[in-house]
Amino acid sequence: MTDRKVRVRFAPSPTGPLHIGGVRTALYNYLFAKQHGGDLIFRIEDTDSTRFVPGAEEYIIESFKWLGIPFDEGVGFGGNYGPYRQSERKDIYRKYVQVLLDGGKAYYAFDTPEELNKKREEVENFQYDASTRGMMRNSLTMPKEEVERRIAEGEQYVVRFKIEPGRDIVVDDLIRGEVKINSSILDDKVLYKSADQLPTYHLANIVDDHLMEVTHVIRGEEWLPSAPLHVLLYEAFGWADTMPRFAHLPLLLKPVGNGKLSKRDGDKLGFPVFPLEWHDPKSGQISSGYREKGYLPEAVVNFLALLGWNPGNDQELMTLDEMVKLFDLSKCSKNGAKFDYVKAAWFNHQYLIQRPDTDWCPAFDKVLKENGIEATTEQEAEVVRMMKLKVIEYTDGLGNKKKRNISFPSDLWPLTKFFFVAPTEFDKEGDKFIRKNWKENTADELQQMMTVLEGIDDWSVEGQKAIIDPWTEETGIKPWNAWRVALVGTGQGPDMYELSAFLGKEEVLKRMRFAIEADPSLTSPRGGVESSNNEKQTNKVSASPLGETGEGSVCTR
RNA sequence: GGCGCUUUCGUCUAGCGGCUAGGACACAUGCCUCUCACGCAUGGAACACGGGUUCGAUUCCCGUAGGCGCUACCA
Repeated sequence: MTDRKVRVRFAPSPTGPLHIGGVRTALYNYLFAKQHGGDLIFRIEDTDSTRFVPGAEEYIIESFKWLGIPFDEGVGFGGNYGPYRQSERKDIYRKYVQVLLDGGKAYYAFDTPEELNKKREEVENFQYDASTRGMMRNSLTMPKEEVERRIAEGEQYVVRFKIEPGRDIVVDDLIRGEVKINSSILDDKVLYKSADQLPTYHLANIVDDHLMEVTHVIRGEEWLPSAPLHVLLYEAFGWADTMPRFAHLPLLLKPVGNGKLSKRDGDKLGFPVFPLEWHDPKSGQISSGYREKGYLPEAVVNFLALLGWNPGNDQELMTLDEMVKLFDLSKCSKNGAKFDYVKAAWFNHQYLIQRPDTDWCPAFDKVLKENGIEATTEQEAEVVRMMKLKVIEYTDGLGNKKKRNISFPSDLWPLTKFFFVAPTEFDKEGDKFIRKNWKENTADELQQMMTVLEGIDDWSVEGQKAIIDPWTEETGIKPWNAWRVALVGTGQGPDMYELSAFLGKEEVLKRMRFAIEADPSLTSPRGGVESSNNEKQTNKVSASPLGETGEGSVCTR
């Protein structure tokens, strides 16, 4: 058993988009397989015909493609153990169901779902098992001829696994150690349904894992309770000696409150629970995806890997290849992990800032477009292009090799919009920087500064400096912070000379004029407290944009 | 209800009988500075509870409590 080639599988059912928890399960399977030079199989478990969702299979495949987790074989990847779609393996399952039937390990049952429901209502904690099967309508209680007659007449039936009570079954779990449960609490699970001629999960799973020579089953903790059943099935088939090793992963829990992570939590708290955006074919509902939200696949993979596993040291940032080397099932934690989407964003930040500037441009284009910055002429396009490069340089810290606090490309806009759009309002009440730096005489000082600026011909950083620096010394006016308010609208942005040189003389003067005219107090309580205007309503002024500098317009120079 | 798994800072976690219980995210403060950010420094913050075992328990065992899962002709 130990000398077999490692083979693991990820086997989702195509009932909808791939949950992020499923992604982690697949990732761990991948890491384990690669570390041991083994194969990762992609199998589709579509044995529940009623829950099939069109497009789900393609979605799952595309998700892993984006995430960069490759499969070695399976649906869409080829391989010698196919078909890999369970709905295409009906004949195989029927054959093995018969083996169990012939060996007396399973039996036919004719009880209808309605009858069973009724029974469950009548008898508290009713369970179809050794204690009750003698009272039900099945091949153990009927004469052989009747069973054959019913089947021949086309009556619907199921095949149930005959579980012998009173036996302790031990599952040796790679993460949890030995888990022992008594067979008496297990019910006679349905293995096969005549209605759609398909097996249930349990039978199909065991048969496939055996036939596909799977050596390790790494799956979510929700399967732990049925693991003993699976052990029993391997025994019933006589496959106990090649039974895979089991590892049951802890679940992903919702960030706040109790319970496991669900789609709802994502919608409510504003983070995706699916790798890709998903358009539900039935309801038409759209669920957000990590890709569309601006996450990098490496970041998602890295973050997910650490949710329930760690390399045993303090290292947090690592590539897939590094993880392959470091991964260890015995270092997986046993308890569920709350999904911390704030930290997910931090991981994205880490990977985002490593990307070269050229990678930023397409993302930036999208952000600009979303915010109405679109060039309509050749000339404008050239201007936008230049601005973009400048802004990217700025986000890089203007040569300081420092990176801005950007977790997603969309964060670029609030951080850099002032490059493209003049401020149209000043939130004095809510902005400490404005309150601190815009005083009663500020407008007057800026007015003075403007007259000096108007006389400058060389608008380069050096050119401005040569005039303004002496002027500040002479007058004692320190204009920078107020100047910043006028040009940016708040306490943000690069060095003022840099910014001013970039915006150009015309635009700078225009923005200053706008702020000065909006002034008396830059519009709020502080200037005239006694003139008890309604503070809450006057603190936020959006004076009409002066002529050309309308909101959203590209500033051309 | 039954069965199983689980329990270290707010969160993810390190720890595998003796530690000032470590790191990361988040938060706070300081430094830097014409602002923000970055960076650096500092700080607050945890062994669920009760019994054992032991010279000694965060660590091992048993309970209790909390959390999670399963309990379908779903996976």
